[in-house]
Amino acid sequence: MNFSASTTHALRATAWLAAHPGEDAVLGRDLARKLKIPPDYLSKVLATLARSGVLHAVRGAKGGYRLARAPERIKLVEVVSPFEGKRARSGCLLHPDRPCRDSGACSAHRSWGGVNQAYRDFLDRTTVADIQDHA
Amino acid sequence: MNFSASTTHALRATAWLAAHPGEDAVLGRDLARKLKIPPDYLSKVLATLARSGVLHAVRGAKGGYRLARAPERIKLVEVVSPFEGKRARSGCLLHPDRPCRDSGACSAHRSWGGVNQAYRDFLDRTTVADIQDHA
DNA sequence: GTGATAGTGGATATGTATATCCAGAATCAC
DNA sequence: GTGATTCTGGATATACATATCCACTATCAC
Repeated sequence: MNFSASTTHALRATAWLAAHPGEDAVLGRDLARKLKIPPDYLSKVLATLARSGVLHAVRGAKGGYRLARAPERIKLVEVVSPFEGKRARSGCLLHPDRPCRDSGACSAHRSWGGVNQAYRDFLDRTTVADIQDHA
Repeated sequence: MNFSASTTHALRATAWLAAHPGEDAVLGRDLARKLKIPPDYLSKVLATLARSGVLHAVRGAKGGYRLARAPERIKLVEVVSPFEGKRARSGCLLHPDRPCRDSGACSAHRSWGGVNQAYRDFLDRTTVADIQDHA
């Protein structure tokens, strides 16, 4: 029920950017210092977010990172899925690797499915604007 | 939203034992063959479950594993926590390492807390009898 | 164009979960 | 007690996530 380190870094970075909507882009190393994340590791995370269209990366002098859209228009699922892709799968309790054939087998399937649905709904309905952090 | 491999093995093993309430104990290697889990790895998982009181292990000839109690009386949280202990922590979205100070900071805290609560409730209210699997 | 700046990407180290191997201890059947 | 059986536990190997290092490319200021 926790996210991986990469995913948490991604959430914290976007949350910080949402809370600091300045004109110019924010340096990767500044972001790393603010969030106390290893700079070289965070840069990989930020690059991934840029590739998937969550961030806009500007190279060269005066460069840095910016949110690609207004924070209200970026769902958490977009931030999370590039990193949790393989872990947050279908969701059968006893056989996470194969699609769940709902019928029978596991009488707890329905309640477990409910937990999973609550999780997916959260990621789909919450935006970066909802988690902005001024820390 | 998935469990680790070890946790899934533990769930499947107890689910199988619940569905096959024979008189004698079940061999670790038989369990491994039925569930298609590497035998030497499963043995570590079963040993952990025995140490934490979920299983009863019998050594020597005619030995094997048995559920320590009736499956209705074993909550999933008992099966899961020896393996997810360090991952399933407090649950602040942006700072999983420290206890969440609920107040402010993250406006999505409440809905995320709801997801976490649903997860904990599931583990606390579902028993091994609810997930028994004859596969 | 030149030089400084900042993101990109490859190579590499470290840590943890997963998986395997094997010797030892406990137990039962005889 | 002897021998076969089964769990136990240490040592080791593999895979992947995490973290670091550094050369390269793109961009801006001048």
